Amino acid sequence: MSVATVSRALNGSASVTAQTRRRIAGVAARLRYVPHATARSLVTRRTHTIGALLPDLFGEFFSELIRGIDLAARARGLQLLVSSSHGDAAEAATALRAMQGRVDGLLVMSPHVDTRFLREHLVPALPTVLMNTSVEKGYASLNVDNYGGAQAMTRHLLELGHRDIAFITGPADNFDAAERLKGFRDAMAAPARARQLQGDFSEESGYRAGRQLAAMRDRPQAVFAANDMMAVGCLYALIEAGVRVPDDIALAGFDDIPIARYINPPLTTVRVRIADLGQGALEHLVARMETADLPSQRRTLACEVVPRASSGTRTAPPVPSSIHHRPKSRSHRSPGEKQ
Amino acid sequence: MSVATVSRALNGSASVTAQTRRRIAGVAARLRYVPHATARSLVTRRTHTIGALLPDLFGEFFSELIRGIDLAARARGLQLLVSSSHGDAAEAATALRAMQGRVDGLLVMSPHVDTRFLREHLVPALPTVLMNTSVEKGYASLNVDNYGGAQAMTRHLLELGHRDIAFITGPADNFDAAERLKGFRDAMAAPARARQLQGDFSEESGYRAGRQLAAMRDRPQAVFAANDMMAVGCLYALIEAGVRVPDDIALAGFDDIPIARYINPPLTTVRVRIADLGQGALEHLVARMETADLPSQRRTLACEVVPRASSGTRTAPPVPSSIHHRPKSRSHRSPGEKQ
DNA sequence: AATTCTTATGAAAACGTTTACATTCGGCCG
DNA sequence: CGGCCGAATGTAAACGTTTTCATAAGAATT
Repeated sequence: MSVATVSRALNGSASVTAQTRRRIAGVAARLRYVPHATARSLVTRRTHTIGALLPDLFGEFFSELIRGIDLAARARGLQLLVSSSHGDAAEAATALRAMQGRVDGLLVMSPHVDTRFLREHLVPALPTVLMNTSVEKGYASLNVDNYGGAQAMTRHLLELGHRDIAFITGPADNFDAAERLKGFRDAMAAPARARQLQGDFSEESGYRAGRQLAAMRDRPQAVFAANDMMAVGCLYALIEAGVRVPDDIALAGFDDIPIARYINPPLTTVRVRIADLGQGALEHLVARMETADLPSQRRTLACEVVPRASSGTRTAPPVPSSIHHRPKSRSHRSPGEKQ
Repeated sequence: MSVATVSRALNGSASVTAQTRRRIAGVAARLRYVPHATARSLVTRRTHTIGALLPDLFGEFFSELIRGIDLAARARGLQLLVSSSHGDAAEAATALRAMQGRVDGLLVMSPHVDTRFLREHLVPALPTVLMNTSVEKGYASLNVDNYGGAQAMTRHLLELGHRDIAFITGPADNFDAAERLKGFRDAMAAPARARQLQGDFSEESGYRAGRQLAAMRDRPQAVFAANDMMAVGCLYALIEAGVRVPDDIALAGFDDIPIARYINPPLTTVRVRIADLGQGALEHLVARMETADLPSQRRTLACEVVPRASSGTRTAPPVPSSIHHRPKSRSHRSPGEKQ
């Protein structure tokens, strides 16, 4: 048997006698032969691997994101090379270079990425999909609809009758934060009164905002925090000050982190289907990998308002009777747990 | 310039004139030249990549684990190929094969992995470190000290004066669950009374156990759930039934998931430094990669009891004044947040 | 029975590096 | 001034596949 025949037999493709094929398969199994992926890649110019460049790996968000990516990748027989924790643009560039030639496509999410950075460090031949970045054009991207989500939540609060709403902002230079603020502003109609408190996405900044709110003489009727962690901090400040939620003031957040439904009162928030974001981004990427010169497309992932008790909605009763009706969460498990 | 000289210049190693080196570096930069990693791997037989085979990617646990691995890998200039979501042994085997030849070393954590599986699907030449598996010998491994942690927590409850303690078990076939149960049993001394309630790590099973406890006439003084999610479910059942925690019954969990400190009362639990687990496993792996034929070593990662209000400890006051004194958590952030 | 066609297999080039070995060249020593 | 040595560079083999092209052997056609 020549190597050529073996190659053909193992790849199943070409014309090989059933007998030969069986014989080769038998020998291969007996020898525990596994084709050398690297050598194969060298000649086929495909690695069957996609790279994911992430800013970080902290917390539920990235866990869900990777899960979505991995799920979609596995379904297509693709391997996943992850790289994260790059604190600055230089590190991101290094990570990018290291992936060069190892991957068939790239998923990029990073606060350090802008158009110039990409032009400089990305070879144009490598299919790439950006996730949640502010890069304007020329690149394919998939973004969370921060704007739409914030708008929807604001409308939800307005519909509940609140007219005077405060918004706790995220960090000034943050893309998501900016979009959420814009959504809030644009949804606030003429008769309503919008205010802003500065935050930075941290729980502590939410706590500070909550203290400010509690101290106000003309307190707003509702407060909408740009993310859940600030909402949590704010809630504690309000409780501490004896301001009741939602009776004295309604509260809403953004992200639907797991603890959102566990705090008391459960937090009204905007749910982002993060796994879908990863999955969608990967599928988008695969499409670009298969069809060269696909026009770069910008897509957006919808999010949804999840009304809970903190906004005063009269939907489900609070904890505990509701806990068994919420979507089954596998989020917090011990390591080895099986299905 | 011949390719050989270029190779030498770029790898910095051999004897190349400073002038030539500069010239080559200049041209390479101008051409945006990046060496083809695959070709390089083919000849050097090193991929500078390590593979991580995980059972799943749900939740905080795996997020932290990957983070730890990634951190350590980055520090050594290694890439990280992750593979997860394999529901059964066959899928795990496929994933393992796919990594063959792509990685210099392997980190394996999977409920489907046993000694036989490994012997069958793992080439002995590939350095491997197992994480949290029950595999007995012949392989290097790093395990969480479930046994010690459970023992420590049980002692903590005993020290608080509780003599009659119930344990909510995890799934019967789960390795972590079994170890935790054993730790509990062994720590319960003669005069104390130990009971067991069946659980399966799910919140719902904890809830059921809580209802049972609430209905008992000779209720135990404390209950120790094999993981935090069951503790949470149990807590809600107790609250619902009007049983006060910790006044009527003390409660403890295991894992220290993020919500543990947010529920009311904050949950006493056992903290596992998951990122350290990943980091330690990778370092262990690197050691094995560098030194061939290192004797396979089994190591264990300590965990610590985190006393909070649910066990009745008089340490920190409950929420909210404590929230700013706890270790800084970056766990729940919006995606793009920067430092 | 000779020619052509088909089909299965083999031979060899190619992928882009690294590296052992060969070559060249200048300078130093005798 | 010639041979030798060392440093710098070039040549070519090797890594393990895939794939193109050639070849061999039957089968089918005439």
